[in-house]
Amino acid sequence: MTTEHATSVRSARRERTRERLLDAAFALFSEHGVAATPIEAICEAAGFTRGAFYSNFGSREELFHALVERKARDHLRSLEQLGPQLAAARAATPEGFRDAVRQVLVAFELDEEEHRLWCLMNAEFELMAMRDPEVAQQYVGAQNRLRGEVAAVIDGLLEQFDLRFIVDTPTAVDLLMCVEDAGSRAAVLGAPADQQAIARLERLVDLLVTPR
Amino acid sequence: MTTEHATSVRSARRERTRERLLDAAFALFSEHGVAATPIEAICEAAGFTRGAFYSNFGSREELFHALVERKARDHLRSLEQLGPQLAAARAATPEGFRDAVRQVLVAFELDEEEHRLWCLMNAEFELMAMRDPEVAQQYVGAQNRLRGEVAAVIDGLLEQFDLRFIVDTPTAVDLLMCVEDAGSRAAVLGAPADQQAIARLERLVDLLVTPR
DNA sequence: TGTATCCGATACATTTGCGTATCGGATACA
DNA sequence: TGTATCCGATACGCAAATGTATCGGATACA
Repeated sequence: MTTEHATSVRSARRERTRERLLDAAFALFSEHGVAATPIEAICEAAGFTRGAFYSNFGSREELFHALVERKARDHLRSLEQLGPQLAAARAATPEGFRDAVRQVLVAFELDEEEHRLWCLMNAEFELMAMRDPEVAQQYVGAQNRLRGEVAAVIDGLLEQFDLRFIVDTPTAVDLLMCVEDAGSRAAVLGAPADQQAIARLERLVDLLVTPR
Repeated sequence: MTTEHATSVRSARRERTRERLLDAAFALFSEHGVAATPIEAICEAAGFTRGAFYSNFGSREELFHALVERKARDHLRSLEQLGPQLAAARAATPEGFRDAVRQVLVAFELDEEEHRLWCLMNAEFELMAMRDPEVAQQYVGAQNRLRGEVAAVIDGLLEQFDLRFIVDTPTAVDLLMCVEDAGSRAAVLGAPADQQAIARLERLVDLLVTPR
């Protein structure tokens, strides 16, 4: 009965400080970068001192990995929950389909600011991955799992809307995801192209999809 | 007669050490990140001491901006030169067109390693831009100039190959560029998807283009 | 309630990087 | 060739982060 989730059985106290540190780190890493965030800043933001940090994590990198894994879990989970919801929510029109697809791609964070932070984290994660093969493995792994899940959900959507892709599904999903990514980044850049990016994505959806 | 290019008249000596510092910084910034690269490391790699650095630049950021501007100039220049070349080089077939487009998008760096470094720099530049509105302005400015030039060259190609886009040119170019970007990043990630990325891009070209 | 254990706080030593002030050799110019 | 200027090297002080060793209060459990 005392068994918690997968994390080995630790006191609730410890678990809470871990979470707080992760939350603080998320905000700071996003805003200022992983390497550029002093460990002490994380602790301060979380209401602790460095003692707490070193008692919970061995290094900044270790914390970062924990953070990334937590995010990945959350992302996948909400994506799984999203599938069923979309069926009911949207009208069976082409516009409805485009909306649904966009929601799948943006995935879970509908909160503006949270999404911004996540984009930043992700961009830095990718950058770290591009520099370090070990990180790369982790990154593309997560990316592929995500891609798979998105493909599954979109497949479901296609069926519900009685549509099909005019190219193979993996290619279509890859195209959609990378265009959506570019759009998100543009939005974070404060681009006036924000609207354009959405239009672009919808253009692409139209191009890729045809009635069965 | 003593007037050099646009850069105010400085001794050749000074100009050379500036260049060397920029070159060294490019390699180190790419590999390890801007903030994570100690100024002394740059100087050492260039064969100088910190004295030389502070005599030429006021800060790491200043050097970074100089570096980015130099790269942007080079990029635009080789793109302008590329236009005419492509006409002659490629056969007037659909495959020829796809090749030409890919070459325009990859632009100038055909050297593998150099391209990798440039991708890394660019990714970090974008990340900095996402965090700082001031940098963002510079980034999207450069990006737009590039976009414009690419659009011009591709327009030329379309005419030569007697083709047209089935969507408006800006949208098409945006799509192509962001897909190409994603492909480059995937390649840097050491993804086995490298080949897939190229195929994806060609798929997209085929989708976007139709005979006049 | 007493006691052992856990866990975060505190204090300290060390490292690393920064920016400046100054020096001395090289270069330009008469 | 002599002299003024330029420019990179050297040396110094300072500030910021790091990791560890130790302490003390809280919590769990009998």
